[in-house]
Amino acid sequence: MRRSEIRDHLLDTALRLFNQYGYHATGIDLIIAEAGVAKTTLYRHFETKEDLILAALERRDEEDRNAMRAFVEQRTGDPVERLLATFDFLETTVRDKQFRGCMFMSAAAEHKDTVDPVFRASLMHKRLALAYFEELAHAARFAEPKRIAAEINLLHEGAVAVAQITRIAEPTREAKRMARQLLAAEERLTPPTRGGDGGERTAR
Amino acid sequence: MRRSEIRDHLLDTALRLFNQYGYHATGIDLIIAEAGVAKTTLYRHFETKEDLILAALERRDEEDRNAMRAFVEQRTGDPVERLLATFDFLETTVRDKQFRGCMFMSAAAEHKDTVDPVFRASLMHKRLALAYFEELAHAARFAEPKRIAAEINLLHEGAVAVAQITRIAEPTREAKRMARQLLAAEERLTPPTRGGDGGERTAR
DNA sequence: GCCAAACGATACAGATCGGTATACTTCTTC
DNA sequence: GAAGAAGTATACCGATCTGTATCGTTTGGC
Repeated sequence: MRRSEIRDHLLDTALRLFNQYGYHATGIDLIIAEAGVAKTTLYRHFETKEDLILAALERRDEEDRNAMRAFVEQRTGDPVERLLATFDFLETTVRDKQFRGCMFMSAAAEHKDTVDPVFRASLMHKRLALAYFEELAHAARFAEPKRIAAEINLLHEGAVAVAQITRIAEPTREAKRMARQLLAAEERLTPPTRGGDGGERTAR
Repeated sequence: MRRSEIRDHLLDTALRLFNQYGYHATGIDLIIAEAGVAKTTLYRHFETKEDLILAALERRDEEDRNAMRAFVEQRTGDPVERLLATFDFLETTVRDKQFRGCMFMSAAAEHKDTVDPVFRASLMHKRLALAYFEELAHAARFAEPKRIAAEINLLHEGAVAVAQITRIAEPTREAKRMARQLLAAEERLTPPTRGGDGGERTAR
């Protein structure tokens, strides 16, 4: 293993274990044992366990958001359908055998103080996710893109939370149906042109 | 303090600390220090820390569900309005200064294994909450009470999750608006009679 | 008022926690 | 190929974890 890969490997291992057991329950000794790395090495790359957690969350944040963007944008060009496609992306993540809930919500649950750096990192991730929804809602020319984004966001969080407890993927489909129903009743700034200005027809 | 009160006092203290710091981060030593009780005493009432957690969650489960029932049932007699009133109850809990997220979701986040007794206790609480929504949806004569209950439940979880991160109460109001919008489009088994068969008119 | 149960206080066990120190080896790079 | 950075392995530190043992004191029920 090349030297530059060790850091990535440590982050991968840590993320996997944090997801499986949680942050407090995952000890440094377990991480280095699973990564097959000496403790000295870990502490050469990360000053403290908290630093490791923060680096892991940063990595995961970028991965998640990039993956959602890529999934959604190759799925359809219509902004409304893109808003709905975010739930399909959610479904793929929930169907993963390793799914045990949103790692950022878990991080916030284990670090409840709002000034805790881990809490703030989770908050930042959620803000960025919300910003993406707002971007899509704006592109869809909804009259109140901020409110639409907040509603989509709330449905996402609800679907993931229910899936975390029930360990089934149905809540993500349910949330999508609810989103479609709600969006259908929403005002748009300009009525969508019939017959294609870049995307297919708006959601029914 | 009378003997029978010690157990209750320990549960209160433990719940408060679990809510403030989380389950793993709250040590036995802190609990007994805050409760002003000897370690021997705690272990006379609870065999292990896990037993204490389970007892605390059981207590909280009953408290929460009873409080919601009481709040909702004194608020209105109309079943649809009762479904919507559950969000008002949610708002009161979220507005509490001590609110740091749902204790059951946090418990499930820290005990992710589905066979873990703590996870199962959280799952059981969520099932009972869902059953109450179903009871209300049935009373409201919705054509698909199970689906309605699941939708209300998903909105609840979403509102609490967003409130946990943002630490504002607005998501509960937002979820209520979404619920009202969704319920208005739902079929009922028998159209509500105009002019009172026990409840006021159905939601607009 | 006696007795047993429950309490408080403290010390301790054994494990594990995050993190450091040391000594040796293996790369990478000039 | 020398030098220095980064790796491994291991021992260790002090703190903290859950849980137990000991022992003297308080208390409630008969």
